[in-house]
Amino acid sequence: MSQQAMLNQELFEEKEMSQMGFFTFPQTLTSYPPPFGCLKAFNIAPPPANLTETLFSHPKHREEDSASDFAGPQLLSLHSSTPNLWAWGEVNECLGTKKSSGDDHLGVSAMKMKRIKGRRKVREPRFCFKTMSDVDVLDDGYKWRKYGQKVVKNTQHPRSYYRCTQDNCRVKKRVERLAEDPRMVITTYEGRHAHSPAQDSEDSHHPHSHLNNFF
DNA sequence: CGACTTTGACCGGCGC
DNA sequence: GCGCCGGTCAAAGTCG
Repeated sequence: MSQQAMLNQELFEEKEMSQMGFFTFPQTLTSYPPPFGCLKAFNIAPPPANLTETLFSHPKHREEDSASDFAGPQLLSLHSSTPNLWAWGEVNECLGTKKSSGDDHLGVSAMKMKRIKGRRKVREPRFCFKTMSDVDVLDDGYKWRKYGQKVVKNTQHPRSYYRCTQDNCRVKKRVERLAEDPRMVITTYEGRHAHSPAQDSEDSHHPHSHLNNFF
């Protein structure tokens, strides 16, 4: 791909992502899968068929725009109050002025690192979805290495932290189970893969990931 | 033996 | 200033 083409692609994705900053599903989440443009922009495979909720975040939202952030455990309260009408902004609107919940989700360390690296407090794009699954780590075609696990407050299940094993790929994901319904797994991707899933797989000709089958 | 997981320590922002 | 909290680090352990 030429440099210009790559630039155009970047611009396209940027535009696309800016349009989904506050992504809303006004209808039931049987409207699965979410728009493929979004998934493409994040360079991730589509969520599994039993996905029930989808949330998006956008890197343009800064720390000061706390309303844009995803509020971990608070997800539950929103779920019970306004099902199928989720967006990052709405999450926090529903939660009122509880500002800290938003920033907490990103984590202070992450903020620090962003600030060191590039002065501007810009967040990585994030994509979050909820699935009903027995396994915590859904096979999304990429290879992940676990680098931490933490029991977060007010939750019964620990949150696991994963990093993409690919060199120069700094994509992370968090996986946690809903306290309300342990069958539900919340997976949050942060960042965009700079490579294809096939690069991680030794037998890329046989994509065994059930997620890949959605392409 | 390399890749990966586990787990306690540590860090820094935030609220009080 | 202090304690809480979420996220990350890194050494030790485990597995194939």
